[in-house]
Amino acid sequence: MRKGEETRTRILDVAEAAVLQKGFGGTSIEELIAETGITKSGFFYHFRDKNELAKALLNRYIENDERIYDEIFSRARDLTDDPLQTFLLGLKLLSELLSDLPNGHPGCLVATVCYYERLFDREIQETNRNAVLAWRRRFGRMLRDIMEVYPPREPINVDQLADMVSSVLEGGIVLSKTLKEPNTLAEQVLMLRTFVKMLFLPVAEMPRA
Amino acid sequence: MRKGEETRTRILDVAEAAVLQKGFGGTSIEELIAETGITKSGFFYHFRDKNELAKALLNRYIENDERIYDEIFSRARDLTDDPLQTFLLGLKLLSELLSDLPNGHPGCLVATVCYYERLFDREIQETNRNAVLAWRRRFGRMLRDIMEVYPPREPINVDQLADMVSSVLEGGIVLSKTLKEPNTLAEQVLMLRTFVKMLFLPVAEMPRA
DNA sequence: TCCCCTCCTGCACCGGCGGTACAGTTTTGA
DNA sequence: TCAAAACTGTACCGCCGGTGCAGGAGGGGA
Repeated sequence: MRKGEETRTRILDVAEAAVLQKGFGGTSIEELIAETGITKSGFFYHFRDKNELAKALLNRYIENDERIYDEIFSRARDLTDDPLQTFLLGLKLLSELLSDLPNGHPGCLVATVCYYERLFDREIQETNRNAVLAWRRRFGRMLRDIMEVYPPREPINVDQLADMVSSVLEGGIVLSKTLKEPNTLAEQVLMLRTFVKMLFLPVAEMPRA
Repeated sequence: MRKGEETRTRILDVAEAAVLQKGFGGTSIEELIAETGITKSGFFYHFRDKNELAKALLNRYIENDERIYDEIFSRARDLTDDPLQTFLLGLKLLSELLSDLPNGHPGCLVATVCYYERLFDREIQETNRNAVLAWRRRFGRMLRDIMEVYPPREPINVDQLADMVSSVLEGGIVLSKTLKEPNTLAEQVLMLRTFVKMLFLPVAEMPRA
């Protein structure tokens, strides 16, 4: 039936916004049901407890996150065949997407879960871990493609460089939110882009990608 | 009087560890008093409410954080006069300090507060903001010293590069904690070091700092 | 048309927690 | 020794997460 899914989605929408602002512990089920206009019984019909809500929330967030990266880098691939240019263009597109967010990035659920770990079960922690590993694989794959064509100027570990993309994103979100400077995150992504460009592009030529 | 301060410190120690694992919302006052062996009345004698505990916790954390950076970079300055070498050495020392942490980095309170913002008052949010701005000023100062001697290979904004240090640290902590790979954070710092080195060091010479 | 299944509502209740209030007690340093 | 500091003990409040269960609306298939 349709109606159930719709309500479930509405709860998840409200919950996601609340959790990103106040953390899981700071978000009460009572406030969620108040905002969605559902009763407590209705809530517990959809989610057995808070842990299951968190699970659903995290899974949905990660799926959406992956979809966004897929879109961005496939758009980049449509525009160039060169793996380095694809990556640089992808970072550019990402930074544009981030700076277009009206109120800045709302926060990353992976980080929220990370700073709340002890109260969740192993399954949710594993989900979170796998999400970060998926980022590592995604960016690592692209970086390996680049390295087949462009020898890096300095010896680097691919996984560590791939992780740096995640680091700068996660850290940039924290900085942006804390400083209340929405643009900081986008700037950090461009800074990372400069790094990647410098690492792989020959000294002589410096075309804009 | 001494005794009061001692108890206060013990509460803060227990609270800091708990908050970094479970967030503010996930940490109950009852568990804190159980672990410190104090009564509820005793707790509220030291802190008016949870918000004041958070305030004290954050201020202490930030002070300690600043002290650590002061020590690291003053040690680096003792070993070399060159501003670039000082910075690179400082990052190296920092990464060593981080990889020596027995159970990995426990987490950053600034990030915790960032992901819990809405439940705190303006004062605590301002404190958090100022902490990040202090990082920006600290690293920015060092980078400006570098740029007076070494022209950067690519045009960069100093504040944004300074922020990148904070980004990589905050992001590295999230990755390290989520992946349960304590070493990831230290590796990320070294990765950043590679970036800074590449940005400022002339192409020809590549001495190890 | 009837009935079943999904999708809820309403209500009563529990225990934990943040917080208040306040009286009394021990500890400590001048 | 004495006052202030640093607590303890007790009783209480309201919110919240969570349980249990009975019942009802509404739509889709037989």
